[in-house]
Amino acid sequence: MKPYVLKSGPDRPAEPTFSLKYEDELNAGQLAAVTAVDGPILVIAGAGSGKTRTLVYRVARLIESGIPPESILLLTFTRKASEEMLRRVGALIGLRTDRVTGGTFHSVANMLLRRYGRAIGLEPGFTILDRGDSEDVINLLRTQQGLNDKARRFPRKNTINEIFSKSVNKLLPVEDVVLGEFPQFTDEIEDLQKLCRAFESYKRSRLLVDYDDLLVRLRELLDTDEGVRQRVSEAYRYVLVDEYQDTNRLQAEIVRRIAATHDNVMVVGDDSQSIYAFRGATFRNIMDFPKLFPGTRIFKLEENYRSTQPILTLANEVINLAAEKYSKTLFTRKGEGPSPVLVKAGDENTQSRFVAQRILELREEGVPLEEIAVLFRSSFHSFDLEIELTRRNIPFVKRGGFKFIETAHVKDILAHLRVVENPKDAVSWNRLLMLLDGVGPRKSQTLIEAMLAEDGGGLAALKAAAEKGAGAQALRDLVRLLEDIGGGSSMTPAEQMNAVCGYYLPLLKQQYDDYPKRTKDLEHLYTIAARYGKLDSFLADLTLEPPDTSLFDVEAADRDAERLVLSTIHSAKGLEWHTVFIIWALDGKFPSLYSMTADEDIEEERRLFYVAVTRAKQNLYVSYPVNIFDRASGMVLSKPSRFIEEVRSDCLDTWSLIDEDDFRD
DNA sequence: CTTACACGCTTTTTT
DNA sequence: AGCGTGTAAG
Repeated sequence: MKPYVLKSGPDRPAEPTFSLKYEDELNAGQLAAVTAVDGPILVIAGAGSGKTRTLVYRVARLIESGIPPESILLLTFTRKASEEMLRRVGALIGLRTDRVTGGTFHSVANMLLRRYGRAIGLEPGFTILDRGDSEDVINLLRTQQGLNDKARRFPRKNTINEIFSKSVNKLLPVEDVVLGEFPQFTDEIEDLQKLCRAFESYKRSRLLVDYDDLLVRLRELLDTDEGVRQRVSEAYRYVLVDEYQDTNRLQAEIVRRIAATHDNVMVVGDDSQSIYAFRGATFRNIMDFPKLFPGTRIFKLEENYRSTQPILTLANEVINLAAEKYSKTLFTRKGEGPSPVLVKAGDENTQSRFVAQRILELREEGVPLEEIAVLFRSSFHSFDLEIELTRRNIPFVKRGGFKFIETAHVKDILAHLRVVENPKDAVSWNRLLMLLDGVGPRKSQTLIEAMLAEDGGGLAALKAAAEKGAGAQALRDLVRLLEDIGGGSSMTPAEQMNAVCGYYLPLLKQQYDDYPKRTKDLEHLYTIAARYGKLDSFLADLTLEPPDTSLFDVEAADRDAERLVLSTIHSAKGLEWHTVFIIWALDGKFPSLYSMTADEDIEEERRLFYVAVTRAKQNLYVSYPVNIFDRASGMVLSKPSRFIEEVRSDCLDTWSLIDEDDFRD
């Protein structure tokens, strides 16, 4: 008998069978967005309208349709968000989802650049700079160029960094950013441009990449190397982008290029929740999406499933007063509930006592602590409350604000590990050399230049300096450490870190009175290091996705599973709670005085307030302390936030706090 | 010429 | 608490 092979015919995939009843689980708008497979899609999703649900079901649907998980790319605002979504997809369809690529723009850029970066001359060993590192470089170059004459008012390093960053993210020349947003430095434009060029070449020659460079260089890669662009685009045939209102023009261009071969992109966002303009994001990305992707289908999600009518009424009032008219109106079928409450407190501590007391009452009423959140404009607004909560033994976690990764002692340790990974990393060299007795900026610079000239990561220059002169003994210790952990050593990241600690802890004790607390932080860092097999991924992950919990919070979490959430509004994005407190709703704090000069800044503050209000499901308390003296302006602040004052007064109940103590005699 | 240290000033939000 | 600045000491 002769075998005769039947070839497979034209693509005719087996009819997919869906285990999920999408029609029952989703409303009409959601279902349309989930089941539309190919082509560009824009979903305009109001607060609480099931945006995440839509993304989760769409990923599930794609996989159930037979699309390989590894060809799906899910871009989110934090990695936590993408992990959570993929976990939910897995739970829905009972399949593993770890082949889906999920993460932030920055982490995806990092991955692609390490894989393909050589095509644009970027070696895979590059180091990622965080904001502090970039500022260090700028400071160094500013000094080198003699730009810190006292006579002139040259911008500070963080301002310079901000100008450069805005220029990158908004795709504008430095000149335009200065003229538009920093007109007080118009006279310095030329020097800023010079500095900017120096900054770029400094980073390139030392294999340093900052947050912005990750995006810039990814776009550069996709632009210049057609082969790579084809491969990347073919690899990710289905792209989903969350929080599109908080992407910037550069990110939009990257999406455009990744989708170059197929246009299968779904972006989800809410123009009234755009709160990252300060870092170059623009809600106009949403409006412009259909121009970038002709043939876009638009779906709107306007039914809110989160909040009661009184909360939603307040939210709509707040956003209706915005200067820009937004594209949708939210409604809910949820019934009535308690009216939002405006609480006028005498001073800051009265406000804290109110919040703490009300939280204890709510817990008595059966609301679990983790269903309660206190939100604020700026991270330091919660300091007094934190003390009050600790006093009353109410466990809490704080999100947003300073990262423990940004503290000096953690950065010191990481500097040692980073030079092992990238010997050209001059920022880290400078940091660790400056720790030594007898080494200051001058000597550090000389040494680094000598080492870079050596070419090949040798320690010869360092060894020579360790022979004699100031700091010789300290340098000898350093050389020994680097020889132990560096080069061909087969140590794990945890072992390497352990060795660095052995060397560094004496220095730490010498420098800080509070060294016990700092030592604990390092133990925490060690437990993180222990999860990694390779040093480069440990270092990259730390800068791209810094843990936002300090050791204090970790302990609190262990002690008590149930804990209150304190969060900046920015870090509360996408989350919801049964009861929400918004504190410091005081004109001058929120909106902050800082933003009160430009209309567009006020508008962003308004959207921020809108985000805060729409986090609440059942109860909302907005409080402000009167009679606060603001040292920065020399003003006494006493008016509630304008976002509250402008709203119909029947949207809120007003409570006035009475102190029991005032009635005692 | 460098480094070390003390003092006053200012503090949004984040990948 | 951290940065920039001024001053004293190595």
